Amino acid sequence: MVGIRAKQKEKTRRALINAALNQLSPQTTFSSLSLREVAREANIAPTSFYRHFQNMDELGLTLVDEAGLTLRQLLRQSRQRLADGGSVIRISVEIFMDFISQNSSVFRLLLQERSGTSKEFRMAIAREIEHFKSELTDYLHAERDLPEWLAEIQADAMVRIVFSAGADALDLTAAERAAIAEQTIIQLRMIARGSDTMKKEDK
Amino acid sequence: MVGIRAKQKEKTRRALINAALNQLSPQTTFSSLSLREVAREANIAPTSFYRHFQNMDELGLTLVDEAGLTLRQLLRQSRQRLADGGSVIRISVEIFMDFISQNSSVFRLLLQERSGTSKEFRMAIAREIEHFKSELTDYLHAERDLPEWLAEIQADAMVRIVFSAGADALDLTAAERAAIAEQTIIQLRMIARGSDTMKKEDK
DNA sequence: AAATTCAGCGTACAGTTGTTCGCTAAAAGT
DNA sequence: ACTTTTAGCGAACAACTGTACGCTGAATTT
Repeated sequence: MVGIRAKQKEKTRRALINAALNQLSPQTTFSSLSLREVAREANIAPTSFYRHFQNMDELGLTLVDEAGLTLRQLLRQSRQRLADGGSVIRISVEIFMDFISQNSSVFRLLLQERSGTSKEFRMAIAREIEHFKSELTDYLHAERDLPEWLAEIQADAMVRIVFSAGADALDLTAAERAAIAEQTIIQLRMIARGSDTMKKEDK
Repeated sequence: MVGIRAKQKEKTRRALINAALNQLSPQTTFSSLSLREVAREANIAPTSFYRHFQNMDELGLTLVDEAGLTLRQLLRQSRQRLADGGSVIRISVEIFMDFISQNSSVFRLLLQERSGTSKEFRMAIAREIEHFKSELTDYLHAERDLPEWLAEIQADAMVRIVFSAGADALDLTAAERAAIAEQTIIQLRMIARGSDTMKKEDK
């Protein structure tokens, strides 16, 4: 039996998390967010914050974890749609763009704190991106029959392009986002082509 | 004749600029920098700050301009070394990596404020990167004989890769930086190859 | 039924922030 | 020689920050 007490605690914990997420915007970084602001938005006394997190940093790391979780969902979603057939690259890019427009706050957090002040943050985010990259590497190695070193380099390039394009797409309208998506697709194909010729030469 | 007064003013203005730059580090964002901290570091009363800049934002934009200037120097430097012959890609990447290790503070500023809270900052930085990109586009169009649309997309991809790799390289040792440089070179060649096959198909 | 735990609160404090205002002394202009 | 300009200063302000402390009342345990 989950006590009514524990349930309530979890509830205001979520309130804090959501309060933080809601405040994130093009005009507000997570690191520019104060404990008091977050507590206010969550309808809680500033001092009560400490019942749930030691620090703002701890809250932030929780958010990064959430972001990672969402990214994994993204991957699962891709794999499923891929099974139905279609261009791998197009589907992946479209799903990614959908993700950032639906989870813009979380994605913004990742982008901002990737070059932020906390080493712990940066490392946590690097880990999430690394995970992303290694899944892609495996795919290229297994499905596309690339030697591992090439697969890794190609995956790295692709992830860099996609995240960078995502960053630019973040604050744009749906139409502009679609345009960036198209360009990104071409760029990824460019990379795939180049990688392919390299593979042939290597043999 | 430049009055001794104007000269002194310029001097403390530089002191402010340098104070800001010196404070930037992996642990300190520009936007986390307070007017008073900067004034303190520059050995100036907080209130005197306003004799030189209206805002911290105005100081920041000045720094971005400086960064842009340094980037242009970089481009000129590349062109010169290119005239001496050698791999375009290798030379460009190596010069870029040199740049970020010698101007790490400025580059960090660009990276951080690119996804920061001030629209004006973001736009100023986007402009600098755009400039970079368009130079590369022209080169690819003229020298490599690519159709303009392809040149632009390829340039965009390359700039994304290079800046992203630069961001990762920022806090690494010289050896690690060299490793990233090598990988980046391969990735850029990959893109160039892919772009080439696309050009041939297009004809 | 009594004792314990604990999420949430209000008060309080010291520290930092951006900015206003009026002053000074030296340089520049006349 | 005079007046004007102006870079730099110190004091003062209200606003905000993070956090320590002790209390309360309800949920939980005994």
